[in-house]
Amino acid sequence: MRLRDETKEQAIREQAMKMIVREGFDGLSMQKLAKAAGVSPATIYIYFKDREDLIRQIYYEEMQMMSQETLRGFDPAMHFDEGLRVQWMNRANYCMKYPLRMHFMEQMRHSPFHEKFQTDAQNPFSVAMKVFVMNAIQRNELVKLPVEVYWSVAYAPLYQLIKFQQSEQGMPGWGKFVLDEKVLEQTLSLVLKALKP
Amino acid sequence: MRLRDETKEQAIREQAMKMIVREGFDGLSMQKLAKAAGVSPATIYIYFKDREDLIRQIYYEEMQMMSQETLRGFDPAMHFDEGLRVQWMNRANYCMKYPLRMHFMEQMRHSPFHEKFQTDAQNPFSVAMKVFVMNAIQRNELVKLPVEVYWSVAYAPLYQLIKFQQSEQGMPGWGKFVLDEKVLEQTLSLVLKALKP
DNA sequence: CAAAAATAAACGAACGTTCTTTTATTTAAA
DNA sequence: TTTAAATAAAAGAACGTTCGTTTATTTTTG
Repeated sequence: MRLRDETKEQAIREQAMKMIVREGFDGLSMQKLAKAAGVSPATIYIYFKDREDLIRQIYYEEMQMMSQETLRGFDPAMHFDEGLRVQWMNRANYCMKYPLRMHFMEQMRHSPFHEKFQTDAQNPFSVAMKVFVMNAIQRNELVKLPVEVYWSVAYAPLYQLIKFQQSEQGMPGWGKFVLDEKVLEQTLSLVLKALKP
Repeated sequence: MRLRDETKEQAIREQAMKMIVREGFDGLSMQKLAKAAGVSPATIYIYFKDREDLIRQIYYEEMQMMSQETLRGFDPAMHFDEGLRVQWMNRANYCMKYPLRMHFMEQMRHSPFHEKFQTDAQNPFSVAMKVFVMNAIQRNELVKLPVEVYWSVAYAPLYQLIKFQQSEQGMPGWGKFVLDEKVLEQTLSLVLKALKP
């Protein structure tokens, strides 16, 4: 029996992300993907049931990787300031390290696939976040508010900064924008100011 | 000479947005669109040069409408608190009134089309925003910071709230989320707290 | 009746997927 | 140790369908 060449699967995943980021879901065709990955179209169907399964599998794996990196060095029992900072820096680092993956996820999150591929609420990431927020509120390190409000104030600004950085230009007419340590710290401190009692 | 039936063009635009919102750019085919709009495929090409032009035109028109609604009752000379509140409420109202349009724009903004269809920095909206921010900083009603940081803290949380609302469910595992006046005010006050000196 | 709007039908190209064949590797009888 | 059966990976070519777009024609109306 012939063994699977795992580099082929990885090439398929990588090229698929590239195509989606560059041309959108429109631009992802199985035949073009096969060519880009240096593989026969039929080979893709050994690893993935169909086109949607391909997208779904990549999404789930990337989701898991990102969650894992986001939780690195994080403990739900942490003081709110510290916990939020750890998560910000983890996310920012991940984005700098893997811009393609981040870009892919960003596009995923705002497509109809996102609702189609709902993740369950029992995954480690959701659980950790839930505990973290409840702890912080109980200890009076965080103002009491609905999770959605918390999430919107705590992380949406970060993702917007990352989007500015990705697009290689910030607001139209204000010149180039670079997301460096200083800007990150500045924004985080504003967010903390908003959320702390 | 026969006159154009403007309802046809409107039907095409409307159905195109619906298809894109429901199935993504993948799901927008000219033949399906023609059928949905009750029109012949060839008719679409009377109003739009090609598929990309169709998307571009819809995008530009929606962009313009949204900008216009966002600036309703707004004056760049306003006090920062008031100006920001007006914009928040305008955006929120627009989203409640036209969820389809908002959803379409949200999807647009995070697709490769967004970078392809760059808008110029001289449009009334960008200009008004620029003046507003510079005024507020000069009057010491707003902390001094890069525009991108301002934008991220001031509006990203609002758009995230709207996204939660659109998805008909907030964070996984926390029950349903509704974006009402109270939540909006609460979040806005947090944002103001962050941005005011 | 002139002219533009609107259509039905059709074009070649590209789509997702599958069918058939070949290739590589393991297994085990000789 | 040799060799051939067995099996899954991988490939290439092709399937029928749908794609975006155009052409030829009809319909509508100033």
